[in-house]
Amino acid sequence: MSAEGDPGRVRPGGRTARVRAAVLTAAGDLLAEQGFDRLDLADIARRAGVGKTTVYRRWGSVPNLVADLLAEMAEQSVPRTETGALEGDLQANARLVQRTLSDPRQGRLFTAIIAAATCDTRTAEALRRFYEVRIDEWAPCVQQAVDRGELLAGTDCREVIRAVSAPLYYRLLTVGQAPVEADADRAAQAAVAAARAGVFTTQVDEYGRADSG
Amino acid sequence: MSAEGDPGRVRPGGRTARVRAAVLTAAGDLLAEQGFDRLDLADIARRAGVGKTTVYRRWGSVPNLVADLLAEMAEQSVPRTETGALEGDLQANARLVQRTLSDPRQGRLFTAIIAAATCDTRTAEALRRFYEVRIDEWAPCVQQAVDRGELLAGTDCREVIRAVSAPLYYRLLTVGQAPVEADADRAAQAAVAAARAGVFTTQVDEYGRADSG
DNA sequence: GCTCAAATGGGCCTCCAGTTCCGTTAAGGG
DNA sequence: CCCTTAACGGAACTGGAGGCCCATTTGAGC
Repeated sequence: MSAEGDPGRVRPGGRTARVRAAVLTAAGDLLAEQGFDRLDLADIARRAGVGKTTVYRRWGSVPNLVADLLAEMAEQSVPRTETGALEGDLQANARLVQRTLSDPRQGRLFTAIIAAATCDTRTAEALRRFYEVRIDEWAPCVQQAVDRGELLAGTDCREVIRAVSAPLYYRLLTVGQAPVEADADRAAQAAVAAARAGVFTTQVDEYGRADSG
Repeated sequence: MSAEGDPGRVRPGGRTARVRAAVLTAAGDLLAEQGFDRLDLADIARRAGVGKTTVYRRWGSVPNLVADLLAEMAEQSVPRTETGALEGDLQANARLVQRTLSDPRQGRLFTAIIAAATCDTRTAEALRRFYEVRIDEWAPCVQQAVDRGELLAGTDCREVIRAVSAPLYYRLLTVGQAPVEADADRAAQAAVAAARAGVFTTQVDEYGRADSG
């Protein structure tokens, strides 16, 4: 394992940080433009104005580089709007995801990243963490709906958020078409309907363990 | 374009058919075992007991080969069970998808195929057709529910079926975890709840054009 | 069962992604 | 401001994926 994501770097300041930023930006651009399989680390180096050797030494492979890119992306938080009603919050979430996936650059980028994650365990782990962060950011709006009494106690808030994204990603990855706004609204409505019906409700026993019910 | 999927073959019988079958089988196995990116056409040829040149000549690239594999898979229909109730039918569908995705070979194979489809237009098109066939097979059970009066007229039957699969694929592709039976049941219930709430209902105007409502 | 071209397969070649080597640059501590 | 060495970058090297040539096999029509 000669290539590290970035953990034990001894000298992370100045030039090193500039190189990392330039390479990650170039990697994102090329990933979006050309897709996962046509990606060449030498191309990235050229685009970033950096020596080919540097890219190979620090990241070593495309999946490693993508994993690092994901770690970077996970740190950039998107502020979430709050409308005060479950429908509105989930619709806002759905439309945010939809706009991201249908944006030419971002949509292709996510597609390529997911493809990369299917090929490499470390990248898959980085992707899992990325979505965990995003879901944690939005789960509170479902929790608020529970607190307001809009949903049953014991509702799995994170699962509701996942239910909003699922149809949008499904459409992108299997049909190959980016979702449109109507898809987003339908996804949000479907999640609300299912949550209201108690589909995402788990019962908790006296030991605090959850069981689906 | 030297490589054709299989259209204009002049001599498709005997050896040619055997070679095609052997190569597609080997491709499926290696795709499931090693993933999309580590796939080498020479490996496939060796495994299939076929000349490397033949594979390169007839398919030319990994995406082309995957596209052909998908066309083959689309033709193999899985019989669908009918329980007479919407919940039961959708649960059967969800569990079928779930069992497929959590089967070691099939799950990895689908993952790899989807990755391949993100990298190549023709493969994406083949994948789209594959799911179209599968969805067409299951949509009638939703239509029957509409006919029985369980769901509103104007319900988009195919969209209901997609809603069942979406969470299962979403989980596999973004979290990297195969769905379990409880996920399948939840997906089916969520789709039913959303369908009952009229989320997948479209209104048709006097010109026959559909509008989401 | 004979003929002819489609289809296959072994061996050779080419080219470039990935690696190695080593001299150069510039963080970071004192 | 200077020294040490982590980090970078140019250039040359190499293994193997992908492509080509041509002899051989075999499907299909008669």
